[in-house]
Amino acid sequence: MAKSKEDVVSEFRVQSIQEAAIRVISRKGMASATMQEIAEEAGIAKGTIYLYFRDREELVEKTFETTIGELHKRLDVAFETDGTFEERLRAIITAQLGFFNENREFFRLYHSLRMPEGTSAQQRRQKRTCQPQFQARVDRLAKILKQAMDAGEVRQLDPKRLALFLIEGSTAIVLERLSEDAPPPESEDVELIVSTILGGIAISKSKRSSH
Amino acid sequence: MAKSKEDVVSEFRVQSIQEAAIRVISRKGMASATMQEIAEEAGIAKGTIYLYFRDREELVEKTFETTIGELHKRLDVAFETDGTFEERLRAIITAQLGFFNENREFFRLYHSLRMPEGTSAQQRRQKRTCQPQFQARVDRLAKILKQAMDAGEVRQLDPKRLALFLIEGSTAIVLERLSEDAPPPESEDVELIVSTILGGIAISKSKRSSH
DNA sequence: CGATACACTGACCGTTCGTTCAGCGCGGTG
DNA sequence: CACCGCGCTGAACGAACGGTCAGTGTATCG
Repeated sequence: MAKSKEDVVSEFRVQSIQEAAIRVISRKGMASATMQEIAEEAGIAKGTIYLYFRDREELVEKTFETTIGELHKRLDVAFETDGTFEERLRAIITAQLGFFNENREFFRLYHSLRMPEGTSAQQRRQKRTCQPQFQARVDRLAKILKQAMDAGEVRQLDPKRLALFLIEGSTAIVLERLSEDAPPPESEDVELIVSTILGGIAISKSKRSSH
Repeated sequence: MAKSKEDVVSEFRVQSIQEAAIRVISRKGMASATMQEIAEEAGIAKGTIYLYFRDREELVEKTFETTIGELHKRLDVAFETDGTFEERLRAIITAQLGFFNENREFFRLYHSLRMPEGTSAQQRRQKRTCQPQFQARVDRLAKILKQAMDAGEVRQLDPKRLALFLIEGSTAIVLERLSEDAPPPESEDVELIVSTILGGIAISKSKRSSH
């Protein structure tokens, strides 16, 4: 059965509410984004939101999952590119920078959900739904790193720590890019990250000396 | 003039309120930490807090500045150690890991203030007081990196981006350590970070091949 | 065209939280 | 001992917010 007219309208509403939520959270921050303002941003009444989402928590949660799903789709492609470890790493970093560049307003929501808030019951709920998304990202990168270690392409180090270091380090650069009026081309920052993580920043003594 | 008795009592109150604030924020998160609970944690009445802090914002702000001051004191020492760039870098990373290890509960507050919240007026106020603290840390590290670049010890890269990458990457590892029951010794993680940033993770082809 | 269904509205409710302030108890003073 | 000053208290207040629901407007159908 094709989508009925109601479904189309409903999907449109859900989508525009989620987009409004992302914009408001981006402006005011997670804690100060009110249902009233999200409704105004979406051009509807507050009550209408509750026809599509049970409560505020569900709105935030679903919005997060919908958008982070986009990131994961891109990463899927990057993870499955054949080629050297370096090429795959470059593809992964490029996917991340590209995603946040096109979804700059989502960044605030993403950042807020890193550490759960509220009563311990709420914290547990948030952990169940949002943390797995972060974990999945870290674990997949860690797996790639582990493979490269076993293949002798990369030094033996704790893969999880390395993945965290890389992801959060990149995130910091994304954040810097977002705050700049005229950031350098994306590829330049990708190169900085990839070359730093692969080769380090030190100039080896043999190269440094005139010899 | 020596400290009067009143001053001593007053300082004690201020300090214990700030410590209570850090503990409650650590448990509940910034947005859900109430004045009531902070007062209970400090063993005083809610109204008493207002004898020492104008309002909630000032409490948070002063608490942040007092504690981050501790970190900066340690970094001062690390920045001024003589020796090679590698030694100074190691001292800086060690100082950061050590600080957050001894102030684990402060981490939540630190993280929350990275991105300002609330109305644009509140955001401007937070930016004026908290962001300079982050900026200062980034800029100082960037300066060290620049020096090393000019000295030919380090490749020419954007120092600010490198500093951000390094600081946030380390922060991710701090966060991981805080969530672990039995984290590895601090020195191990310091080594991971320093060796990765200096030499990278790749095993160079000449070393890898049997040749 | 009148009846029915239903998405939508926004005033309203209960709750929570920051902030205030009248009053309390206690240590010091004459 | 009576009085006073003052640090402290916590009930009370108002603002703000999430969530509700009786009512309204409109599209659809007989």
